[in-house]
Amino acid sequence: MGRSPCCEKAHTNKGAWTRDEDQRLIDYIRTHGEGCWRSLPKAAGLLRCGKSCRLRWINYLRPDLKRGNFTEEEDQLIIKLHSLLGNKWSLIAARLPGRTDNEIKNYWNTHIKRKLLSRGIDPQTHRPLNQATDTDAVSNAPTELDFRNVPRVSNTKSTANPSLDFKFNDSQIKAKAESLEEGNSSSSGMTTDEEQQQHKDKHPSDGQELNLELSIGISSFGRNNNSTTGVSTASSAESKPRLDNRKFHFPGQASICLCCQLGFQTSEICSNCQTTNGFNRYC
DNA sequence: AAGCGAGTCAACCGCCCGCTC
DNA sequence: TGAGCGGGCGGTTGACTCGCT
Repeated sequence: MGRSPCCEKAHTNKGAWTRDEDQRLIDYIRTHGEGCWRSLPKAAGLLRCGKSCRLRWINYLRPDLKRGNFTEEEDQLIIKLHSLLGNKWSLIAARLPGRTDNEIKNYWNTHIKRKLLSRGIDPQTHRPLNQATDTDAVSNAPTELDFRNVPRVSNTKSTANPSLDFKFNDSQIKAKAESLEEGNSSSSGMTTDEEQQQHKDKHPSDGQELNLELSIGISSFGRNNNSTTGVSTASSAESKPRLDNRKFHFPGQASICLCCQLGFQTSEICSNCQTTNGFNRYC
């Protein structure tokens, strides 16, 4: 059918972003919110491709980003999630507030891969290297969700855990949507930390257990305004679990800090709200 | 001080999917 | 029903930094 290019490449800048471009993008999104990325560059006076603007915003300028080194806890979480999800960086990022898929992907490729290899673990299969050729290894990995229930058109380029191509089944999505509707933060209405602590209390020997109740969007952040339950996102997840909790500010909607919305803040003053770029936080 | 290789990460590319008309 | 569009994702690239020789 042929597609028009996402932008007029002849008149767009490439490469590193300048401070002026950053500021223009920030100013525009601050005023208008995220929206039509294709038209954004022109409206914001940027000679950039819409996709490039989106990437720059998501990966670098977003105010809720957590900069700095990954903690050991984050390391472990990434490893666990990767063992279950494979190279689904966006899904993994959805469980690490303030981290982007790109950041996690880079971190995986530069740090964790080597770390696992040095421990004699195959980073793709998460099995000892001498067993890494066992193709059944991954499909036997424990999961809380039965990803195999509903087949999904797999991304053929995704090589990590092909057997883990997955999709949430309807009941899982509905359950998540309902929980979001009730608590609108975490499934139980308490913070994730509290949930994890409670889980630890209940299952003290359950350190390996991973709560894979992946966040399926945030109701007030979702693309579809006519839902307050997150079902809009979940409904799209009926075919693919796009966990788009990165959308956090839309015109005409209440602006809410993502981490606070998720209950990830650890104190009264949310650390994510302490911006380093002078950007106005949402809570 | 200079050269070189390895490591890091921002940015780009191409493909895919959902939605709309 | 299917073409087209917009947005998102994973893989890859290349510029930059750092440490070693």
